Amino acid sequence: MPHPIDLAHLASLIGDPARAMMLSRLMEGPARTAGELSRDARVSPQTASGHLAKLLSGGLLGVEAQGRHRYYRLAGPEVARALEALGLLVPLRAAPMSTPEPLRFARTCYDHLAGTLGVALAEGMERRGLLESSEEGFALTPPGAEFVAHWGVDVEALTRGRRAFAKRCLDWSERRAHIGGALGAALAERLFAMRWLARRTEGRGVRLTVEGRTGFERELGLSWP
Amino acid sequence: MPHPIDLAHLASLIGDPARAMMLSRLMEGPARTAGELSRDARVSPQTASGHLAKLLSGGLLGVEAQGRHRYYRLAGPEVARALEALGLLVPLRAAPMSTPEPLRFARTCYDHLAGTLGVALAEGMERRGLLESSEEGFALTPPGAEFVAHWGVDVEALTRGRRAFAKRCLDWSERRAHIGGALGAALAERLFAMRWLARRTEGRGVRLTVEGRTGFERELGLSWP
DNA sequence: GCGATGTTTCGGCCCATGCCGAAGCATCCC
DNA sequence: GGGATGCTTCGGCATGGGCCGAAACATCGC
Repeated sequence: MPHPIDLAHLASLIGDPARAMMLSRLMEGPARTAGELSRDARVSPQTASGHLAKLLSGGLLGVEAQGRHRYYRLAGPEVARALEALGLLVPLRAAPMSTPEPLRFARTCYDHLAGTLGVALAEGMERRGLLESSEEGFALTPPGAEFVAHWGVDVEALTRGRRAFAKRCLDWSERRAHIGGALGAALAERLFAMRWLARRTEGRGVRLTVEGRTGFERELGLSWP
Repeated sequence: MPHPIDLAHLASLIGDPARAMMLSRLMEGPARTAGELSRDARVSPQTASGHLAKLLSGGLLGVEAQGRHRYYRLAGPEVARALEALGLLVPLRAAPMSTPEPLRFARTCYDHLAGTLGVALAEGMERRGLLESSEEGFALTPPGAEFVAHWGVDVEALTRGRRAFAKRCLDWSERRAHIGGALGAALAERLFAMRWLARRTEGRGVRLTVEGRTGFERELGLSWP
C-alpha cells in the first residue's frame, strides 16, 4: 500500500475546486493552454499558474511549450482512470465522467475529427500508404495528397498557412492519435461539406451519414457495425 | 461529467493525511472502531471523530454501532476501487494498494482467517449444515459443534469467554463474510497447529499446506486449482 | 448507583494554502 | 526596436480547516 501521506498529497492536489475544474476539462482529451485553463477555472492567470505548477510537480499533468503558449495535458491514462473512478463516487446527480457513447464514436476536437471515427480515419489512411506518422506529426505521401485533393482539400494552401500541418492529436477515449492541425481541420470541413458527417444538434457529437458510411467503406475500406 | 466542485470536495476528503491513513487502514478489510482509527492516524480521539464524521457524510464510510464502540468501514466496493486507482498513481516506492495475490488467497485478519480460503471455509461449513448465519453473526449447529471439536476446538470454553462467539467479518478482497470472533480465532489456531496452514515468513500471508489441501477436500469437499 | 471506557460536541488557536496586484520574462507580430 | 500577448514569480492578505483541551453523552461492568 502506498504510504498514506502520498495518497493524501495526491488527493489534495485534486481536492481544490480550481484544480478539479482544470482536470475535468483536460479529461475531455485535447491539451489546453494555461490561459484557457485559467478561464475554465475562473481564476486569475497567476493563480492558475500556481495550480498548474502543483499539478505538474505532482505528476498529474504533462506540459509542452509551443511558442508563447504552454499546453497542459493529463500525464497519462492512469491519471484519467483514477479521476474517472473518483468521479463514479460523486452522487449521480450528473452523468458519469466517462466519455458518453455517442461522443466516443465521433466528435469534434476543436475543429477536427476525434473519437473512434477520427482514429479510424487516421489509421485507415496510414494503412493505405496515404499518410505517414512521425514524431512531430503526420505527413501526406504523394498518393495521400492526391487522395485528399479529390475530396476537395487544397493541400498547397494548407502548407502556406502558419498553422501546424497535421498534428498527432491524442484521442482520449481511444488512446490513439487522430489527425489535428490544418489538415485535420480541412478534412473535417470537407467531410461535413460532402455530407458524410453531420453535426448533432448540440454539443460536439458527430453523426456518420449513410453517404459517409458507404463512402468510407468504398474509399478506405472502413466499416462499422 | 460530475460537477467539478463535487469532485474537488470528494478528493479533499481523501486529501488529508489523517483521513488518508484511516482510509488506508480500512482498505485492509475489517471494520475498525473510532478509537483504533484515531490511533492509526496519530490524532486525538476528538480530531478523529471529526474526520470520521466528514468521511461519513461524504459517503466514503459506513458505520455500525456496537455497544460503546462504533465500527467504521468503507462504504462500498466503488470506494475501494477509487482509492486503489488513486493509489496506483503514487510513485511506486511501495507496493500498489490492491490486495496482492498471495494475500488475496489466504491471510490473517487479526487472529482469524481471511481471503478466498477464509470465505470458502465459512461457506463450506454453512453448505454442510455445520454453521448457521444470522444478523449478529455465525452460530454452530450441533453437528457443527461436533465437527470443530474433532479438530480440537473447545467450543464450551469459547462460549464462556467474553468475546463475541463468531462474528461475520466482511472480507474485503472477496466481498463476502468469513468467520471472526472467538470461533474464528480458535479455528485458525487449530488449523495452524494441525499444519494445514502455515504462516508466510513475513506479513499476514498464509499458505495452504499439502495436508491442508487434502484435509479440506476430504472433510468439507473444498478444493482449489 | 458509580467509575471506567469509548465517542462525540464545542470553542478557540493557528498554520497552510488559495487568492490577487504588481512586476518580470519570453514570444510573436508589425 | 516597440508594443501586445501569454505565462510565471513574488509578496502580502485573508480564510478555511485541522488540531487539541474541556466537557457532555453513552455504554459497560461492578
